[in-house]
Amino acid sequence: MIFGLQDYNFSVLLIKSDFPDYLGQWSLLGDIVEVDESLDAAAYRILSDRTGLDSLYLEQVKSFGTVNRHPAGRVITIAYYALVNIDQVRLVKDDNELHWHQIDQIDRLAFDHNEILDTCIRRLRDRIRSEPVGLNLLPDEFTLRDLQSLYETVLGITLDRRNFRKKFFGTGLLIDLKKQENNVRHRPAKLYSFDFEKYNQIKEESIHFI
Amino acid sequence: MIFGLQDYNFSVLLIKSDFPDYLGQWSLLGDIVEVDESLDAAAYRILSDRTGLDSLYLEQVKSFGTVNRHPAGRVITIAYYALVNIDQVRLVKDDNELHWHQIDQIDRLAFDHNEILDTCIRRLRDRIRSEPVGLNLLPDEFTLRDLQSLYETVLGITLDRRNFRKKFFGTGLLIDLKKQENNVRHRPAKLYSFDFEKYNQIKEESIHFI
DNA sequence: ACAAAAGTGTTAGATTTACACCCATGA
DNA sequence: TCATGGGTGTAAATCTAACACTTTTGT
Repeated sequence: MIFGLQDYNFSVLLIKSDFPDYLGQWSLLGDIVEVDESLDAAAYRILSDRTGLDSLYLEQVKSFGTVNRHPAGRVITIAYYALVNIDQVRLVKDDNELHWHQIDQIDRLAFDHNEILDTCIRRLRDRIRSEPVGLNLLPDEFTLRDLQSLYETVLGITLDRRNFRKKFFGTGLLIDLKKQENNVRHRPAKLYSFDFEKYNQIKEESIHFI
Repeated sequence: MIFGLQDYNFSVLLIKSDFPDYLGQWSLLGDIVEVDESLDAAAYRILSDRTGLDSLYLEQVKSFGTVNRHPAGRVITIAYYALVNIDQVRLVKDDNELHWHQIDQIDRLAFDHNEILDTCIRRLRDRIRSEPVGLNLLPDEFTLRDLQSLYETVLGITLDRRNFRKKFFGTGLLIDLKKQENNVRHRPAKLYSFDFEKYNQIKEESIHFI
């Protein structure tokens, strides 16, 4: 599962199934794990094949293994999600077979992929509150508006702007880049980056980001 | 992974490995998933074979699939943990091949089982704070001392008694059974049960138990 | 000058933490 | 009567939530 933010909307990359029983339905990306390849390596390979990116945030979520979930026979799927900065993605098959879809507009997917998607979303929502994984969805330099919007769209909630800023600055993990965005037709926002180095030193302290 | 409380200590059931490379070392319980059996069904089967119990709390945690983790060849392990009330367990092989071990006294396990164990413990510690899964480790009727001790031993922390009671009563999910323990050489504690029915109605509200 | 989003503090309420004494039972 | 753990309340500190006006830019 490849998640990204497309125009401030929480989205996932889907591909049209070429499997006869589900022809033309949207499905998640996947492939078979090779015998001489670890699960993580397979996940990175599949991701890289599809997006051209190779250093990404990946988390294994769950294995799905009911007996008749795939019409071709017994298939066990080990689900991972990746968080990507959508601007850096070059879709390898960028005809209409491979598309970003907004999470809240997804209807029926092929196979048991709705269940897998829901499970991954729940995991991400959990994770994003206590670890700074959401930053993988943004460029390295971002505004506080970007950051707040990320949490709002992924969690499907709205946040108070002043409280959000206070809380996030309170972590001491934002680096003021002394730069501003430009070409916006309103007061330009300051740009920040996230201090991953400092975070790695203090991450045992159970931080809450929102 | 089968977790239980043995004399108020957080423990896990281990078996002596009969695999040549790890002969005599302790390892986690496992078995092969049959082709016509779901992952969950396999987990329940293995558990029931070992403990004689069949209605238990089980959670899938993670799949482990590095290439050379098992000397016999490519093996992918899908880890689950179960929480059992140790008093109800009848060990099927209760010679010295199958034993409860206190978590904090476990040394080196066979295969990559230390890593699997650590991952499961982390998951359980996370889960237990926001869902009432810990109650599966206790008998149906318990004292507040039992309950506090459960959280303390699983999380490896100490808690203030008055605050713990206040917090837990605050959930409104404890049923006063109007009974007391007996044959203790101090003031007997009241017995409670957990209101799972009520919990299921309100579980969306994101409760924190400690 | 106007429209749009950026930036900024204070206060009330809720939650969390720290802490000490009397009570009921069995030995 | 003694030892052991059960049961109980309050106050300070911290955290969370609610809320409105001025600033800076492009058009």
